[in-house]
Amino acid sequence: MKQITIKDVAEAAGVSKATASRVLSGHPATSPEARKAVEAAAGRLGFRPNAQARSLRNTRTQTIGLLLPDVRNPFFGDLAHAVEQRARSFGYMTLFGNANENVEQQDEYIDVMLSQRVDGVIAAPQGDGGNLSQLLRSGVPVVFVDRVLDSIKVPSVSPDNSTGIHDAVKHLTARGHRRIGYIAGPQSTSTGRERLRSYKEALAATGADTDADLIFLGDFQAASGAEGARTLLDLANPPTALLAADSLMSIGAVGVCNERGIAIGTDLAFVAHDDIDAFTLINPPLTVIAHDIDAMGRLAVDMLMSVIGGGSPASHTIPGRLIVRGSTPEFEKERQS
Amino acid sequence: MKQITIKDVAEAAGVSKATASRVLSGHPATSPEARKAVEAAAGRLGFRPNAQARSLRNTRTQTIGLLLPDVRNPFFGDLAHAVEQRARSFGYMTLFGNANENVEQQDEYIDVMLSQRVDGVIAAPQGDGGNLSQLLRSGVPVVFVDRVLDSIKVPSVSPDNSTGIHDAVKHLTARGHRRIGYIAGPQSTSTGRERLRSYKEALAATGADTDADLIFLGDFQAASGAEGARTLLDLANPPTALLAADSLMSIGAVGVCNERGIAIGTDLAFVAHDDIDAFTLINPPLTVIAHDIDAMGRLAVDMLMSVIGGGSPASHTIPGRLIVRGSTPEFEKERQS
DNA sequence: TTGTAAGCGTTATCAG
DNA sequence: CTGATAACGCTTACAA
Repeated sequence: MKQITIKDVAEAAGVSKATASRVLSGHPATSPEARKAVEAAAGRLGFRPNAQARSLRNTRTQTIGLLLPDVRNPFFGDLAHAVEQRARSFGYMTLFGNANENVEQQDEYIDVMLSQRVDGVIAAPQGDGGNLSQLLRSGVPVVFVDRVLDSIKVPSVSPDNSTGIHDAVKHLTARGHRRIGYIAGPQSTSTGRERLRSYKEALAATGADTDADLIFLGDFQAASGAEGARTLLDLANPPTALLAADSLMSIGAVGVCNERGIAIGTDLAFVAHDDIDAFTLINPPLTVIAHDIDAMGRLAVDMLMSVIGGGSPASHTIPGRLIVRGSTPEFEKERQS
Repeated sequence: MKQITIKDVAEAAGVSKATASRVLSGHPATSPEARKAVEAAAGRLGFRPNAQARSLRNTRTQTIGLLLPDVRNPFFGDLAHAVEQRARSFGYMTLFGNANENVEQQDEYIDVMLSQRVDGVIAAPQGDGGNLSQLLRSGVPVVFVDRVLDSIKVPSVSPDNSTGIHDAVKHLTARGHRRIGYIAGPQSTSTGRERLRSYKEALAATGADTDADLIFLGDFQAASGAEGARTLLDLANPPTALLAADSLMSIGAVGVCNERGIAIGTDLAFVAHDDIDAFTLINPPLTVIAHDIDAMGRLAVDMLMSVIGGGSPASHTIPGRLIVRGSTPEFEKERQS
């Protein structure tokens, strides 16, 4: 299984390595005959340039790293898709790293990406230490997506974590809800923190109840959403509406409601995050706070390309909007308390 | 932003490149002092070996390619996760390629992977031409996953596309259904073909109706599931039960039922494919035909490692099983026809 | 145990 | 327009 090198192509075409290289990389200074001979030989032999050798010579690998916390989260699945498609359009290959909501795996992947000499990294960072700081110090272009680190100024594209939640709370209070439970994301992430802050602000602004025990701190995984729902519904004075900070926790929470025979929409209002298809299938379909994930991914790539090109793009925020569906119905039944 | 090379480390440590290299790659013939000096220098300078240069010298890149049709399909999302985690445990990085259900993109990614000199490829193939045949001829170890090409013998791990469907049809006929509509996958994939064949066999075996128009040919995407549901429900003599060949088409189909106010479970029995969380949230939760995706991913990696090691592992089939939930209830209401 | 030197496959430079 | 040659960063005989 010997590799076919440019030398083989050159010999087969009866020219030098240099000429072969020029033809294959589209250099203008080549004669038509050389071009024909080389192209024919390359095709016949099935030549593939060795990307390793090439990027050892150049300093570009035409590869970007994408560091995500969890590929199975539909939000990040969609984001991965968007980033990958956009990167492809710039001729870049995407090296995915799945940190698995785990700082050590993130560190390992940063290590590998740095070793692979990726031309840039798009990351939804966890924590702010370990290899992350090395990555930032390394000089490799970096763009943060979804999450931000306050301590570090790096161009980022993040969701607007305020408007959607304010709208949701307003929407719920307008429907008579005063006890709105919140299943929060981890406070180690900017997204988790900002959404919780917005929730608190919104409660204050609307005059809804602000008991601390209406808040459950989850970790963006389904299991914690389930635990949150159980905890909140078991309160002596339980919430009449629930708001969850991401899609997986929403799934967990809705599952618990089903288990307990609590009818969403009639017994309990529910607002989820992220507009994933499955949420429209639930009966009633879920009201959600949605962000344009595709736009986030595209923008992150565009910004990274700009950084790679020497620019320093401004950070962006992707607006969130409330999509009202059946889980937060117009008319309220009697509420106790 | 100059790269720190092994030469810098060697100089800082006061040894030769060779010694530095030996220390850094754990070669036994090194003195304790050398080891200490080199490690200290490497740490201090933040040295990262250049993977390109390394794999140009060696012939291993410690990288495998994973070629999938669609990352946003939860089935492939889970599969990607499983493969990536398993590969990681072998010290391999996974290069994802998302063909986007599109042969040209698949070809491009095969090209890139070949150029990147991946040590092996795990693929859910589309079609059987283009660069796929070049990939197979190239001698790079390949394992197919989920889908198989009859024309080519390559080790593969695929779902059992028979048992689950037979069980599902038996289950439905036992509940009185005689008109079972089927939303099939594309006949260009082995999975699509085998599942359709099993459906037909199962109908014959149970004596259910076998009208050709109970079958709709979809493409594994949500939109075609919706179209399939519309088409089948609009039949003069519509089915009383629906079976869909993957999760995305199931989502599309259930969406149509909701739109039309057709109550799943009571008006129409429904069996989906793939045991995704969201299906348990739908009311009633969906009966599904499930495969152990994690096992598929792990096994594919294990097999690929075997091929890379010179072995020729046998192909495997992952059993499918029927998980009965509320969408195929015990008691039937009156059926027309 | 250590150092020197060759070579992996490409591309860029510099003469011709 | 073409060819010889050096260089990218690393590993590994081969010598010492």
